[in-house]
Amino acid sequence: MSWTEERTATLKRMWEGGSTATEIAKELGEVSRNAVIGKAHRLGLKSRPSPVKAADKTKPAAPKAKPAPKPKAAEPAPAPAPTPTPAPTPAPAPAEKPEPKPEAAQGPATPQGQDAPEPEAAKSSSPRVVSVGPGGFLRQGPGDQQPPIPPAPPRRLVPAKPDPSIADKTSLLDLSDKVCRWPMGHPGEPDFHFCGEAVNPGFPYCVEHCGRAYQAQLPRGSRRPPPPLPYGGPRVR
DNA sequence: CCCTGATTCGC
DNA sequence: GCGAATCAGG
Repeated sequence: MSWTEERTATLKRMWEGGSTATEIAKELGEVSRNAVIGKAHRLGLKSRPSPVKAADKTKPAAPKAKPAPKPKAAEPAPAPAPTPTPAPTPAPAPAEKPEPKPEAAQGPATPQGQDAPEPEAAKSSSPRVVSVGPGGFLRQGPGDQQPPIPPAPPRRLVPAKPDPSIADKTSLLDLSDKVCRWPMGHPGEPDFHFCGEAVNPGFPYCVEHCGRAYQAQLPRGSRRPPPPLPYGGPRVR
């Protein structure tokens, strides 16, 4: 299996989403954990808390010299150079842009049948829309809320053949601003579809999935690292 | 032992 | 470019 655009995208998404290399490898399938890590490095997206990165501890001089772990079969003469340890270059952290994807999958709009387009349900006179979800989720109206990390930017998914098994499910084409866009299952699988429940007013998801998509900001120290992402983490169904 | 990511190096 | 083998910390 080669690294297609899709697989690379998934890798990148999951890696940045906090999934471990093992999880990513399992998700992609037919690749090893090492392959995922290797690919991730080649893509330039490394870093992330690694167990083998904490090299310094309050100790200014750490005599770490282990750049020759490859004895191989032939081991000629050892390097006579005492290696005077060159200047430690302070690696400047490159500012990363997390790739803003304002791509809102607004359907071609169904002219007739549906009610007139209502861009802003709450204008100036509207009282405050308060949406409450599980997990202490409580937000103000859509106006004073900046969307957190987009949990699942729907990729371009083209159902090659309309699978009868998802005939009654919410497909990509069935998405509107009235139904929950939470993806169910994994892209590429025959039964991949979307939640389709009535949305929590002002949100792209239903109440239940809002609770998953928008985690309440917990006080420092009690934060959960990986918010449950839709298709990205381990399979949940 | 298990897990993790990092790195190397032959292909 | 790819990934198994290896290293190394938790």
